Amino acid sequence: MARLSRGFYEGDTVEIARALLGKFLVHRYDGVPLIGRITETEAYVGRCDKACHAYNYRRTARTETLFGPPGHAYIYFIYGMYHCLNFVTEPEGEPAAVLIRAVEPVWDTELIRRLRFGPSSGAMTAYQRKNFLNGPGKVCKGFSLSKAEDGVDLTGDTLFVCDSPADLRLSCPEITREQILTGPRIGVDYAEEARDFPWRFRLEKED
DNA sequence: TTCAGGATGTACT
DNA sequence: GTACATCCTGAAC
Repeated sequence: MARLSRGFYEGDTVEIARALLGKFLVHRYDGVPLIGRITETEAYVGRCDKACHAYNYRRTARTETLFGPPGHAYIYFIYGMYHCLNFVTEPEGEPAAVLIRAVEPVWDTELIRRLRFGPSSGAMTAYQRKNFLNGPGKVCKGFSLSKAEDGVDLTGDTLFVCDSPADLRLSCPEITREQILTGPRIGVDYAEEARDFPWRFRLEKED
């Protein structure tokens, strides 16, 4: 599977957040590839964004990964029980990242379901379908991502993004501007003027 | 169907 | 001590 190269992550964070929509997130979990199509992202830019953990270049143990080279995973712990997955962007020294807010399960759906909801048998319930991976904490739960994966290199073999997981004969359909909904980010009301930045991107539901 | 409230630990003041 | 890039539960409609 041809994964996105380091160069992809080096550019403008807002552009990258848009460009990631429709691509496939892959985590090799215990030898099994867990794959999901990215449907919602948010951009965070330390240089100018009060909602970013590393706003104004504030550097702490937690945000260290954000200052490193692009193309690495930044995973942090929040609200005492959840993790959030981000991809570090922009050149080393510029703390910025794209938060992965939602994903559609592609493979191995049953395994992701067990990781997400615990042992469950039978058909998916309506509740499970609706609340599968539609939030950053849920994405990490379903893909088994935690602090252990913080800092992982996205050009490596365990965690990466690709345009088309060829093994599954899937390709990334061309995403048009019209399919992308843009709006303010979630849960950043405290961030003064940055609360209104239109840095949240999601794909229209197809159904 | 929507909504309020609680869970829970770490980072930072 | 407070706030947090969240999610789940249960009550009321």
